[in-house]
Amino acid sequence: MDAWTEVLQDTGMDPRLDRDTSNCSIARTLEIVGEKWTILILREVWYGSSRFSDFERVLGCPRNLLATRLRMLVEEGILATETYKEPGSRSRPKYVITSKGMDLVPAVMGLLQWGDRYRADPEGPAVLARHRECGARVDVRIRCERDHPVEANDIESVPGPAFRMRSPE
Amino acid sequence: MDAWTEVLQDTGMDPRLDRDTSNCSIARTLEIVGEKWTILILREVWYGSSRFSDFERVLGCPRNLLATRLRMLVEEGILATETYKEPGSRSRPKYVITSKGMDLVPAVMGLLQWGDRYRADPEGPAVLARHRECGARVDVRIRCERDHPVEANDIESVPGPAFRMRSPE
DNA sequence: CGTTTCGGTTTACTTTTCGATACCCAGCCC
DNA sequence: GGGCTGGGTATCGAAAAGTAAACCGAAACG
Repeated sequence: MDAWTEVLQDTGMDPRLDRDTSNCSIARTLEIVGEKWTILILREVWYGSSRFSDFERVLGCPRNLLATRLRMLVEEGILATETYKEPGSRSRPKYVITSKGMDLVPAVMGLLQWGDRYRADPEGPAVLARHRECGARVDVRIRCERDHPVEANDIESVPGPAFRMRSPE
Repeated sequence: MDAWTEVLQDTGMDPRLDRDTSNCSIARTLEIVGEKWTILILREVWYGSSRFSDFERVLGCPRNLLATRLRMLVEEGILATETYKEPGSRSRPKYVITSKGMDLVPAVMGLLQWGDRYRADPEGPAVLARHRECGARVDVRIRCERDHPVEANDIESVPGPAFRMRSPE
């Protein structure tokens, strides 16, 4: 009997299939970054873009969607607006990443790494991520709190403190 | 002058903004896992679901989309079909994850980790990921090839071998 | 004072994706 | 052969995304 089946064996419900899935950190993160263009906007921020016209030019995405996504990213605290002023121009807003936004890097690195491995251009990647101090390429890895390296196969999922069953209707 | 600006300084083009973005591993990965339900289907596979009816029941997603997503995940080699047979029923297909699918774990762990940090239920996570051998919780971290721990701030992006400028029209 | 530039908003239209439901088919049971 | 079950299709309306263009306000420029 695994950690799931010992939770609720008296009812006829299956803890895996009848659990309440509304409290899921993956789904909640996807509510924010799961829309089209959002992650690509963040990619461009990491690559150095900051202005509305930068994003429009490099992404080629519709202006109305770009405005909507930027507004949402600012509302969520992933980007913040500052003002910049070029000599001879008036001051305008620019978008900079916050620490909350930087914390999305591991997730997006994971997507990058998978794409590099399975869907790469024969020539290789168009952009490389390097450790600034030593110049070596970076990747994401899974570790446990005791710092053992962990393979994906060595992970088990168990019910957590907020585990709930779905209310039956 | 950084690694970008030294690439093409003679033309009037900006290597960050006028580069060819079609060869991007992030965008390519999102073409597969960026659609609605796809990542949630994989989540359920990791949590132990394998049948069509399992996914439908726990996700509550439309059947036609579920069928489309499963077919695509199998085509892409992220899931594979096997057959199972319960006594008294005919044999039916079930979906199991491949090693290519397991390699998406770091990316999805990154989403999970961010959600746990910034959008958590006050009680905590509904599901915990643990290292099977030692029982400690797992997380994703960025390392460089020389195994230094790397903060997101310590990453720099530089043009890679397949870097190209967008062809001007 | 008129023009240009940037960072948007608004409108209008087409296309794609989503969501809900009904329907279909194969095999097992009786 | 009639009903039940599991794994899908087919269909259709609604919502979201894509496309294109016009419009706007402020500030700098001439």
